[in-house]
Amino acid sequence: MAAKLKQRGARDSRARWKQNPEAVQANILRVALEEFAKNGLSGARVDEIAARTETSKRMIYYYFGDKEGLYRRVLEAAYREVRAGERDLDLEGLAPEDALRRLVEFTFDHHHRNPEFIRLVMIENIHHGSYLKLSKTIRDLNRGAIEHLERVLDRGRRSGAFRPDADPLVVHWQISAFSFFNVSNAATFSVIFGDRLSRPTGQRLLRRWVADAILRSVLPVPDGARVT
Amino acid sequence: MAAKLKQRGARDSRARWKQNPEAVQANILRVALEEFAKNGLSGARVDEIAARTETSKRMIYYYFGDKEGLYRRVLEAAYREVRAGERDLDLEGLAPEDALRRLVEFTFDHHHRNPEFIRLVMIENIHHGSYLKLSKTIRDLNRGAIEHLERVLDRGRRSGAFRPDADPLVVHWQISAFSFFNVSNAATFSVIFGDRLSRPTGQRLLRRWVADAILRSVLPVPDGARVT
Amino acid sequence: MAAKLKQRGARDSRARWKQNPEAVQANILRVALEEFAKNGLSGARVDEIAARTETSKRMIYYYFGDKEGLYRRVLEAAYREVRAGERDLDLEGLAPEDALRRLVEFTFDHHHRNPEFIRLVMIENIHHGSYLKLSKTIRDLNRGAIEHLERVLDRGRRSGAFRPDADPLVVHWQISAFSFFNVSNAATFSVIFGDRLSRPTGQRLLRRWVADAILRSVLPVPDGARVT
Amino acid sequence: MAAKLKQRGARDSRARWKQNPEAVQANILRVALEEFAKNGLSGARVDEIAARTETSKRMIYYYFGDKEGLYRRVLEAAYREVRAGERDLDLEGLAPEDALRRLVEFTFDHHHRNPEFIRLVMIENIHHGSYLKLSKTIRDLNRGAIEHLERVLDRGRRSGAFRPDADPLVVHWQISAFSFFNVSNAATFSVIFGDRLSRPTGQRLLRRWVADAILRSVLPVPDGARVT
DNA sequence: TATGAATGAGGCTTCATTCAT
DNA sequence: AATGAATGAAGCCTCATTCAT
Repeated sequence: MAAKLKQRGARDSRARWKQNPEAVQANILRVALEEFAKNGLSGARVDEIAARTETSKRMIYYYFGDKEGLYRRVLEAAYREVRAGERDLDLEGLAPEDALRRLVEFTFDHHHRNPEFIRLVMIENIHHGSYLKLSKTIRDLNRGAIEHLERVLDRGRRSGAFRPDADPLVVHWQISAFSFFNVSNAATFSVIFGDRLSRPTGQRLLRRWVADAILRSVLPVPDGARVT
Repeated sequence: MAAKLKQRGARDSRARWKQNPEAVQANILRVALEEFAKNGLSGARVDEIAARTETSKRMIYYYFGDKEGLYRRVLEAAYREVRAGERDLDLEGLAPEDALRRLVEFTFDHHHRNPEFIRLVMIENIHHGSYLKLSKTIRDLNRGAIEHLERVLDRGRRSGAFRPDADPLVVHWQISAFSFFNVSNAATFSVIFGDRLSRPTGQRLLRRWVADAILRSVLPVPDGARVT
Repeated sequence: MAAKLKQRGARDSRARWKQNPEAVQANILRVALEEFAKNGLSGARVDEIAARTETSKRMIYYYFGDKEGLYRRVLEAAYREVRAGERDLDLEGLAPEDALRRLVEFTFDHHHRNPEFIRLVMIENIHHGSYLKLSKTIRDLNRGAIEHLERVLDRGRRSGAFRPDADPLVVHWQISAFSFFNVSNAATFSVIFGDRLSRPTGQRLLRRWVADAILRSVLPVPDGARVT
Repeated sequence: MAAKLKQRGARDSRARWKQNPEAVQANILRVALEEFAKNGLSGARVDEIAARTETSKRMIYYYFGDKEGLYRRVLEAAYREVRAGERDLDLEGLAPEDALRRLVEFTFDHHHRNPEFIRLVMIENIHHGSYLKLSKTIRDLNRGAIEHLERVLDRGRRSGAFRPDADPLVVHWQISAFSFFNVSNAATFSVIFGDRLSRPTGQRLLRRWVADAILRSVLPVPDGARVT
């Protein structure tokens, strides 16, 4: 009898989750993101995810099928959320140079603030992007990112501020490389070379340097320059 | 009968390895590198490594203690081998600009040729560099890499070819970021944006662009420039 | 066909156990007690325990965590059961001498009837009592044993039947020493001195002698005695 | 070359052991005694024994055949050494009561000083004395112990100091039980009842009490006594 | 007599997943 | 929609012992 009451009590305390499939799934996805980001796909433990959830292990299988299904959904959710954070960046009103600098700095900061997303992408690369391939949604989400940049570069090319062969895909690649590496390889870089660049001062220096480097790289080639 | 011959054959073919600790260890390390690079630390299977080896699972534990011990030794060996490949790069005879360009292109190519090493470093970053921390050898190996660059930059600063505040650690960071990201994120980048930059033509374009970008970033600031 | 029947039979016979956690745990504990008592902690085999169980090896880990966890629970269960057998010993209505004799004889018989418990305690002593230390339950269970004895001795001291310095802890120690050794060292003692004391006649002799010895040891010191 | 010298150096430093079979065996036996006493038969590790030895694992197998053979030899050596320590106890010149008290106190102290021997006997009892059975030497060694006691009791019986039915085997059993239990069960007893009896004061109290109890148990039955 | 290298068998434990209710 | 109990397969690691020199 006491046991029964106790059970009821437990059920009641979790009542807000029950009968609310979306909240349950969101809860699982949040916990799973942390676990996958921390330990990778094979390193993450379904038991651990379940334990840190407000619900039970059975529900993970109920909603996501299996561990890989959960991982895919986590990946999708992470990309979606990250892209959502990029929307309200108004570049249209700025001069091309300022717009590009702002985009670089934004990306640099954004990646810095989202290490779990970075780790998830690292993990996905370890798996040769095979789970990303399965999701058309994600591909579409990201291609949009190029369009913003393309418009900025286009304005700059036409005004003569940027070199005519500035390639949006390459410039995006550059911005990503700097911003991503800054987070993804911080651990090994610090171990080998010390944490000077990881500390706040170093990060500010790097952010400035990175923005300058990318801007310089799209400037027109000066007459008679050795470096193109 | 056939069985007996086969056994003899097996024994003979193994004879080369027996009583030759260094060869046995090297054999294990080579196979383990492939497995760890492919599947990560938790994803790799000791049984699989053993199976692809000329020796037995037991010997892995005999020489390396446990899976993590093996991983550490693989990591060490990989760093050692990679750095060994960087030795004979003679930069002293070149003009600073040419030397820097050569260093960038070399690093870019080198990382491109060593995807397993890149993957190992990615994996190590997933593990927060905790195994790298344990190895003083590796730290020392890598710090040497900065010195080469420092000498090149120093010559350029004195000749006026490079800006006075060119920081070897930052420049190394830039070179690494581009060269590393080019390999580490090729999978997800291709899935999202297509493989244009991954194909040979794209890689040549990128290589050129990357070298230019880094050179431009260390040039002196032109008079009255908006971009520093 | 026969195989199929057998399988069905096995499935049915297991049905009783399924979904009945307490029965499953009790079943495991009983088998494990036998194995640990027989072979010690390191000598016992989890596979062997599982095989002799109505359930699977996996369930051992499900309920007990690991081999040591199982051992601890076995130890606890054994102490609990042994102490439970001591409850209904009514000593209050007897004269102090009779009560003490009865307690001694009861303990002697009790240990004799519970060789597995004795062996478990021997094993625990080999491990320096380190698992016993972890269980507050067991400590509390046993301390109660002293109180029974204390009341008996107290009555005897006040009536003059027992010497004033009769110490319950020491007397308990004496009773335990005889009763325990009788079981724990039966094997080596028999090998060296023959099994005269192990056979029923010998055991009856010993039981009588032991009770007398302990009673004599608490009698008041006679006037002018050389032996205190 | 350097390696070779190093090897030679190592060989030289151990030279005193080499070519001296008896010293090598004694060294192994001493280490093995510690390991078996500490961890039991299945708990002891051949590797660990070898590592703590001045020689190599191969020598253990060379001299003792296998782990069980080593255990048997350790057991034999332990019994032999313990009995050797009992020789020079001159009881003949003392009054029977004094002689018996001295024997009890000696045994009590002796066991107290030889916990490793006690632990070995505990372990052997866990194994049902099966290894002891194999050694005629040990049986003979121990039976001698009874003869000493028999002579003392005999003198007491004839002088009227001891009761006529005092049985040497039973008295020996009593002495052993107290002295053995005092060491063998110290761990669990302390955990449950505190270490009062284990500390020096407690041990002195116990030693006195034990000797008195055994002496009292062999005294003649007083006229009209309720306790025989 | 001695040793570092080698090993097959078997030990303990963990995993993702499914069942019974 | 939900849960505690249950599981087969496979994982990592250790053991006593033997081999090659």
